Amino acid sequence: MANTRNRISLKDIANRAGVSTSLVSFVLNGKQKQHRIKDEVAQRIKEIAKELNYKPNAAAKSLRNGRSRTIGVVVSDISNPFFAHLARHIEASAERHGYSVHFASSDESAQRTAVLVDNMLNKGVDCIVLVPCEGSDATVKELMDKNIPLVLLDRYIPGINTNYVCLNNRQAAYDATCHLIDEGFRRIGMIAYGVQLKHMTDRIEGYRTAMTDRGLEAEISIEYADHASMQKSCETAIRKVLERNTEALVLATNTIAVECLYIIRKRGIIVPDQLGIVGFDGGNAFEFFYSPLSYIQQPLEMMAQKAVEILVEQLDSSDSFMQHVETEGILVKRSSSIRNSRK
Amino acid sequence: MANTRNRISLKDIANRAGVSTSLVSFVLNGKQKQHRIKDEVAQRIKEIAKELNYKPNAAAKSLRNGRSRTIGVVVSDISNPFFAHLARHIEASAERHGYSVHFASSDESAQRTAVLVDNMLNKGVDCIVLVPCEGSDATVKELMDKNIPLVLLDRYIPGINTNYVCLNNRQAAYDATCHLIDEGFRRIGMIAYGVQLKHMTDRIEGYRTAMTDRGLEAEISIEYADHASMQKSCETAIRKVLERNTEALVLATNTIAVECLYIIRKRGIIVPDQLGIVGFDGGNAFEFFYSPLSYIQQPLEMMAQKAVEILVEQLDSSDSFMQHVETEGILVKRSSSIRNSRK
DNA sequence: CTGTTAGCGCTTTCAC
DNA sequence: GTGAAAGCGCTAACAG
Repeated sequence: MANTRNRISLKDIANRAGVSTSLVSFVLNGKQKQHRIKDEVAQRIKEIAKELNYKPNAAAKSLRNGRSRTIGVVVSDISNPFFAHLARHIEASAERHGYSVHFASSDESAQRTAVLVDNMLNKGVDCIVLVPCEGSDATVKELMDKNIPLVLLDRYIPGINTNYVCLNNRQAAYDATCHLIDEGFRRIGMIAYGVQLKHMTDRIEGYRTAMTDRGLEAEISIEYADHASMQKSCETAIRKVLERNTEALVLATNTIAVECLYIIRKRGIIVPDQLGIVGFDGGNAFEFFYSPLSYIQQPLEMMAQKAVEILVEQLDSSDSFMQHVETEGILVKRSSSIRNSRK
Repeated sequence: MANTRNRISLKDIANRAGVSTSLVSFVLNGKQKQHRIKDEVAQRIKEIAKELNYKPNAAAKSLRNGRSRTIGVVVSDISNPFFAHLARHIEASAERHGYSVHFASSDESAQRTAVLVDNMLNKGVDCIVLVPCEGSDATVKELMDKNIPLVLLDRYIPGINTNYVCLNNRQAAYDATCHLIDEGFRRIGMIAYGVQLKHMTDRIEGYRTAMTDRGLEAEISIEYADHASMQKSCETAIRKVLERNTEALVLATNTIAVECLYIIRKRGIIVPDQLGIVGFDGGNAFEFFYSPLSYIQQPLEMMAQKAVEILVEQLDSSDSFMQHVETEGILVKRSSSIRNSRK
């Protein structure tokens, strides 16, 4: 049914107050000082506005101002706990700045990303938080060409100079790997996504560097999971890992970890004695796995805050320089990486 | 920095085509037939629009039409997997209908709910999907008074005749309880939220009815968790449960279940031999608990679809009658409810 | 100090 | 078949 809203408009207030709409607009936008409007009049306008429960029409404001105070957020999958939590923090942070948020999930598809971003722009978002996927370089460039404030989250694109907020993934993976080495593991492998996304290549590099630094270069071995066929690719990866007598694994994302945990449990592999593990991001699944997982924890709240702040700053001031934020992960030690014999 | 968009407008197309904006508007909205516009002209307009990559300005449309093709969704907490998954399905379903979605999290606060709904209306959403919390009756009524299409999700409010989509919670809890009884448990308790929300009271009632039907009325015992202090309230609940020598538990939500699983594990309680369990909603935590949890699975995708469909229908046709959808849960049997001795 | 007015981009009535 | 024009609610330049 049609939306018959009898909303109060500026005009209604102006009529009631016996002034023009401009005065009302000025007062309600806090510009009474710079327009030297009589306190008495301003007061009356405010009272009437409150009394009538005036709520500005966002569409009209948006049309007129070319700004909607809305942030578009495109993540891989809002139902993935990692992104769900990020989303929650983005929502909170945006709210604090007077912005509201549009979410959408790209499913790691560049084409979908392009469509979603386009939709959001047409809906009039002022800026975009984007978790870029493989192949979405063009979309990012387009956004930059159009001068839409943008911050990449979780990953960035090396060749393109945008704002971004992400984990210091090299360090995180380095720490995770060193931790395993410190715990006495030697044949340490990694299961990662076979994609050219920066967060992934950095995690791989961090792992490699750690192994090399510790003289375990010969033991480096990386298997790749495939987003489109998680179960199959992880099963293959784990099989190879076992054939190689790998002693421990760095699992490069929470999705990979969860998938692998199922397989590890099914196969009756004993963690950590037979296979040490460090994962990323945490979550209930990690906690309840029979040998609770050690993992790299990302400061999600801070990352969300930073992303929103960058955008808001950029929207408010015109002298926008690119900001690159790298947050540090925290290694949370549970039992999956600590051999019982060493306890 | 200011958003310098050089977007193509109807006028640009009209100029290029040498026609008026009205014709362009008609053609681009598929009304060329009813306005008997020359095919040739229509064709040219369409081509130019495509060539110029015309994208209508949503704010202008919204202002003019009073409709934004946007759905507002207020859930308890988008970072809760249950709502995150619902959100994902709502997003997908809305997209299929040409709508986009605004999410927000109420934290089960009636006041926040009121504010969020208000914000959304001011942002111009056409309709609302609401997971109502305790005390948000007034907000719901207001929405109805304003004639905003509304569907309550997950829970409904008994005294108020709105659209709603939720699980047949009585049946679900009934099934869960009967399953435990069938497995030989007798002293079966429940841990629920101490709130007057329909999904909760129904689950409690389903449990009660099952116990009564099976002649176990004397064994009925319900403990209450408190949303604001989950750990403490669940610890108290579990303590009481143990004191009472309860043999099995129906845990009324996934949040309650996760919290209780931590406590159960910490206390070294043996599931299912010492304590049988059935939960709600599933999730990775349930799967990885040392004795994987049996649970009632909700058809989230269908629920999301239904909610969106109801709204879209209601938005399109003016003859709107209330729709009440109750979906059936599925009892997924794992090991937490099946005594080893009976295996 | 305050009011008038134009116009953001779009739809739609009415006139030709 | 097509175009002119009003107006959705708001802002801001300009005039007084």
